[in-house]
Amino acid sequence: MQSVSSVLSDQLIGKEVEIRGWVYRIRSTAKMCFVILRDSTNIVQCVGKIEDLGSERFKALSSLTIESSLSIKGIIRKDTRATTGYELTIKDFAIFCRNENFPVSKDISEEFELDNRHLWIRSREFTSILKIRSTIFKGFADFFYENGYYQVQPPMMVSTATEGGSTLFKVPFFGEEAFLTQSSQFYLETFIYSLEKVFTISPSFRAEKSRTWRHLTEYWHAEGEVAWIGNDEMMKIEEDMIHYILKKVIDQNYEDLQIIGRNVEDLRESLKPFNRMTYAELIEKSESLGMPLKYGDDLGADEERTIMSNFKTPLFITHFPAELKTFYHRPDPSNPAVILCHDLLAPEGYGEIIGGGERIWDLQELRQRIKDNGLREEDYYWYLDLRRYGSIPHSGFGLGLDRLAMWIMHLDNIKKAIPYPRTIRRLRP
RNA sequence: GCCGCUGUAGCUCAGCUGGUAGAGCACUCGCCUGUUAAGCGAGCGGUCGUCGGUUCGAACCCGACCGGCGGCGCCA
Repeated sequence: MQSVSSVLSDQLIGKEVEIRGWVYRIRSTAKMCFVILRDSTNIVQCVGKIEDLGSERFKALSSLTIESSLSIKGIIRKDTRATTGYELTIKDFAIFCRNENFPVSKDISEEFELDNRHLWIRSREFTSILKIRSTIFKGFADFFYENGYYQVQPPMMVSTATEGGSTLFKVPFFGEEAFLTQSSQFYLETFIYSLEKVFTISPSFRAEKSRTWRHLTEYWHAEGEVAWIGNDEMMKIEEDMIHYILKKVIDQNYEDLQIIGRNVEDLRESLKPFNRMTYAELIEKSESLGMPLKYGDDLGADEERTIMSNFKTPLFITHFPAELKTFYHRPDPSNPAVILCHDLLAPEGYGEIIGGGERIWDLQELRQRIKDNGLREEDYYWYLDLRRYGSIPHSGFGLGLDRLAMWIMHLDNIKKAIPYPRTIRRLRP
């Protein structure tokens, strides 16, 4: 048994091959039928002739329907009339499942596509999306493995919020109330005292009633935490990591990028060094970037989109005012009104994909910030312990892998970047 | 949480300021000597999201509810 892509080869011309898969398209005339067979690797046109198969077998083959499953034995040939350049003349075949009616057809709405994701996944476009996603996830892990990091597994069920309680999912927990994690950052910080350089890829959950093109209720959060480094070094690592992932995708999924219509040259622009700008510089330039802002304004979706339409490569924005960021970020010792943090905004209007920076590592400073934010120290006892015992400078980041995937594939909605999106209005399939 | 849009056949949609529903695709059956999500002919297929109201009469008007999509805030 061979894969479809492996039989599309000059070496096999005139040879008998056997492939199996699903009917991608089927067309028939009185004496011949064309079955375009799909497997995970590619599609190939197979031609069945009544003179080779006999009328009974020919009828069984030519009456197959879309997404029926079968195996085919035949001779491979070069043929420019076939979509992928080669054609298989069918000598024999075996049907596994003949479908009555496959629900997904050429005219489907986005709603129908979402209701039938379990079937839509088979489409050529979504197969490519899944392949690219796979490369992105592997690329993220490989980059960190190759640079001496350890992968760790934080808990998904937690007892406290990371940044505020309103957006947590509640889960019954043996008479107690547990929550689904919305970020693994605090747990990641615990691991650096053992392993120093760690990363994780795990889901995060946000019960925000968001309805936007770039929010999910359950999303894949790639997080890293690194001992002994500051904000600038953290950004350099992230830039190298994004470059690494982009190179892998362009190298390994070039065909898939073509299938989904991604302009690869535009994507290559982001292999160049990323731009960096402080928040204050951004405010100063905001007028000329088409989005007048005043100091203290947060960046919303419109602002990010407008700003990033000016850039072809990602942009780091650093040194946000302290009041715009959560309590654990470290204020700049030379100017405590701003913090040593960064957001990474993706180009082509995509906006924020990473948030990161230095963490406060002084115990008293952290306690003060917890108090200032109206939070309770006892909820963070173990997080404070990290500052009590052998505290060190460190930095980290969180990357939305689905957002990264959406940008890399130039999709217009994050729901197209994940196989089974979870949103306020969608829990199935 | 706020704002907007939407629900008619398996799918995509049409249906005129109210008169008991139609097309294309899919599927089934024919026909066709090379098709490119082919072509031709026939057939199958709908409590018009649900409930209530107005009316002689409702897919259409009114109300409530349910489902979905888009946008904002929040963030990754």
